[in-house]
Amino acid sequence: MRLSKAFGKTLREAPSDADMISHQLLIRANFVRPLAAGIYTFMPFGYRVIRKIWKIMSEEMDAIGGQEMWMPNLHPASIWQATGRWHTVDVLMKVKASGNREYAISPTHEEVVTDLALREISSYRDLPQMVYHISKKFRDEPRARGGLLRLREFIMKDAYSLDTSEAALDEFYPKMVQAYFNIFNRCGVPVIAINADVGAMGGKTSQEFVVPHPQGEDTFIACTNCDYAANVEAAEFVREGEKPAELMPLQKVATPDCKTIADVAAYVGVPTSQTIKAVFYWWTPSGKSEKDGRLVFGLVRGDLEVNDVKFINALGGGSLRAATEAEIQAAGAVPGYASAIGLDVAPALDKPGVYVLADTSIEAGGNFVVGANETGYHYTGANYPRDFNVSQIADIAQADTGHKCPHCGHPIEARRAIEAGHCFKLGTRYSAATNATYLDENGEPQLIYMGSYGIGLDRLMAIIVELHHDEDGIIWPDSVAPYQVHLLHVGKGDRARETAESLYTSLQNAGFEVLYDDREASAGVKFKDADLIGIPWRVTVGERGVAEGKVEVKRRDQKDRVMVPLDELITYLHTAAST
RNA sequence: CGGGGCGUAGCUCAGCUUGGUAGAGCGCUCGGUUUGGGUCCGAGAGGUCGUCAGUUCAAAUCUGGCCGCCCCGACCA
Repeated sequence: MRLSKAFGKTLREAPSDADMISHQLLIRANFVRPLAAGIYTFMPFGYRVIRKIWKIMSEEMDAIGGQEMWMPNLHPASIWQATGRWHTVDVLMKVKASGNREYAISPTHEEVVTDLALREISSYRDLPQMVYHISKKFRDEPRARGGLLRLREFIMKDAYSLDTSEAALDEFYPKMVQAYFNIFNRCGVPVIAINADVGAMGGKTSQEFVVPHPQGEDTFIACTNCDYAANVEAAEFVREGEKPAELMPLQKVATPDCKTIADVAAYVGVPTSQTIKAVFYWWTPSGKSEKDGRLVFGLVRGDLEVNDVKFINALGGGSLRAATEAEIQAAGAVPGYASAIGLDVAPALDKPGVYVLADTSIEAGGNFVVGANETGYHYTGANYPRDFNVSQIADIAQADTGHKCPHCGHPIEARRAIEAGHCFKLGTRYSAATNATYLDENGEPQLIYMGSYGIGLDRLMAIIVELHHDEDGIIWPDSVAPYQVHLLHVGKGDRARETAESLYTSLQNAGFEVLYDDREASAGVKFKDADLIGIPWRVTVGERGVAEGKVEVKRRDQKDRVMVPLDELITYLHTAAST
């Protein structure tokens, strides 16, 4: 490609609203252009990178038996209604067409694969299968952000496995995980695989592939000693603290103007870990409307926080919002001074009373300070189960820096990260909803076991730039660089230009992808652009070198420059590129 | 959806407090100059100041609504 003919140009300054380095550099270097929030055009350079990533993904998927295909983006509402996700996936884009037809614009493709499985898979002889495609996805994100990090329209590689049984799925799954590591490694992106919450995808278990990054939107927990790592929504930790040998009597004390845990602990003179915090949610079961929900009273030790996702999972799904003051009072509790003492505790979710969901931490410690359900008063010496009852005890507290690892007991820490990919063991979540079955060896219908595995290509491209750049610009790893060689000529005379012209042809004939800066611009401009665009090899043709029959070769990621005889250039690049 | 910031030339921004003929740098066009790290000089083109309404003799500037964009939070295969 001749730079003089390229569509678009590099920018000296990035748009002021580009916050992340990858966003700034990809715009400045002419790889992408914004159309609207979360919607970008891939310029020719950017599209070449996407194609490189695409090829790597195809190779790794094919290597484990994947078959590449291409599924539609416009989905009839019926397939989303069949799995129940028409109303539950709130980022689902919907369009109305003439007549009364409604469509979803695909945010993901479980529904289409399930529909295909229903039609194409009839016997155990048809299984296992793994299909994948790379295509656009559309999500009505409430907030696009971080340039290419969270988009409303994006490119995803999504793969789907179909198996006869859970055991078969368990056997296949590690191959996919390994393929994911291969993809990320080949793209120059070291990832950490962590256990995660399955979220709206449903299913059993999932693993997230994350890249630690201060501007990431994910928080995950990593042990400082062993290899334990998990998304904060799934991370476990040790609840430190022992039940006291001697239980104090329950005693009501005045605690004027103590509405927060910190106030109460300071006033009474105990650590926050010797208090119990009360939180109130209005919980709506999945598939129900809000009026069919109920109040859920959460209890967690005062030094900990409730994690909403863990809370929902403990209740078996659904959604949460903060309860109103009126709803709290209707349950007989007093906001700011609430506890489970004296409440009519419901024994189960379908029974009347106040449903109290407590974290396991209420058993780690004792002689707690808790609310007295009376303004201005708390109890001291509260102990479970002597003084109050709960409906359910579960892991609902958020792990954080300083807590102890559930595996080895060493300290864990919370870190921010960008999610680069996700693997889900869906199990029969979708096949059961649509009755996608096959006939086994005995002629009995059995549900198909599914898995789904996604990586965002545009997000990956942004991550690559986040990890591979310096103050001058992008430093593309060879595997995904838009071109391999950035050829340019400097100097006044014709010889450098003529030599560069002939090199442009011979390098391409030798199989190299060449970006040729043939502009009549000053050396400084050309070097700055070369650094900004970030192609691995730079070949500079200058008058002085040409006089000696040599050109200068420099790697974008290294300082040193080498003068290489013209007739050895192709051999030199071939040799260097293969080592 | 809550909090904060912003919207003036293709890009970065000044002008707004105190209303009175719309500016600079970069980029672009033309001429010259320079030629190994965003040369320098000169001449140009380019803007209904996001939008709608209000106040006023007069609005980029003051007031209100709407739209758009960015960040934090909520949310998030």
